[in-house]
Amino acid sequence: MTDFDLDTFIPYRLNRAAEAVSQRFAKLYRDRYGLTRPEWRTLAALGQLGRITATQVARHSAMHKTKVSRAVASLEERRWLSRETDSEDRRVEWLVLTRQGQASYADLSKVALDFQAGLVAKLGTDAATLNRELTAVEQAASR
Amino acid sequence: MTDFDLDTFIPYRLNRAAEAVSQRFAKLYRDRYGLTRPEWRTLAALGQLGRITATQVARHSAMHKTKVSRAVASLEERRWLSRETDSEDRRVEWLVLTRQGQASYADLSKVALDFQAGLVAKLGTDAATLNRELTAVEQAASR
DNA sequence: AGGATAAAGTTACTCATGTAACTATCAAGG
DNA sequence: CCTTGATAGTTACATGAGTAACTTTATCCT
Repeated sequence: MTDFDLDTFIPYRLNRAAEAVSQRFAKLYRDRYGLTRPEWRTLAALGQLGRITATQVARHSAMHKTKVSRAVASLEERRWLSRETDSEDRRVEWLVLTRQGQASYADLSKVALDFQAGLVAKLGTDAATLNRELTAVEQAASR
Repeated sequence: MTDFDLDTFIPYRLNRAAEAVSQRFAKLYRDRYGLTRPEWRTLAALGQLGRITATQVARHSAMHKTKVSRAVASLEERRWLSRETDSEDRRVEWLVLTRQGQASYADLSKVALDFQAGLVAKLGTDAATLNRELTAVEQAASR
């Protein structure tokens, strides 16, 4: 046949690795706060970038806008974030973490740091190389 | 706060890269045959490993067993695969590609090879390094 | 000014997915 | 035997997700 090899096929390998790692980490924020993946990602984007819009969250995290919309609604219900309509463009809503949201983010970002440290330790190689490659992959995939 | 940085956080980066690449490639087999992702992965595992069970497909691809079960049912309906109950252990069903399934796999594996080649070309670096790192990540995540 | 176009965000509809329960079968131990 | 526990695989139920349509607001062009 062909010499196609699934074990070195990049989409396949990336997915497997991403799934394995994400599930491991997801367990931490799920057990701790009952967060879903889109909720954690939205929280992280907000904690990281502060005062951004839902559209920006979607762009930055590569999540679908409906996913973001629902995650934002759910975080608002928890009172972890609040919205402020932009005064100049009233289509736009700025999202900001509440004190409670900030506290949860601070806690989870520590958990994330520990997780990353543990992963890198087991990895042997450092994370910088991997991140460079992933950036290259993303750029290659988007043109 | 903390020095947590989302842009170098491995789960986040892996997911973004995996999504970007998978969506690109998914378009190819979707447009060509209307396959879903679990269906393609199951086909690929079978074409690659030949005569395996659903459980083995799940293990190899890291897909949930219900996903595999449904993908197998759907590929069977297309007559791309058939089942043979094991004669010694009648819980086990061996899966084999039909002639038609083999033909589709042969076609798609060419598409996959082209895709991979295009990706690697744009990537600059070669794929072997990336694959080594992904293997390391998977192992690190699973213990 | 006014009509067309576009962007931000939400929601209805439909399909995909995971959890848990289920069937069927097997292996081991008393 | 036959009961207990485990495995392969499927399915019912509830939740999650994407597509497309919609609302609201802004911009562009004439």
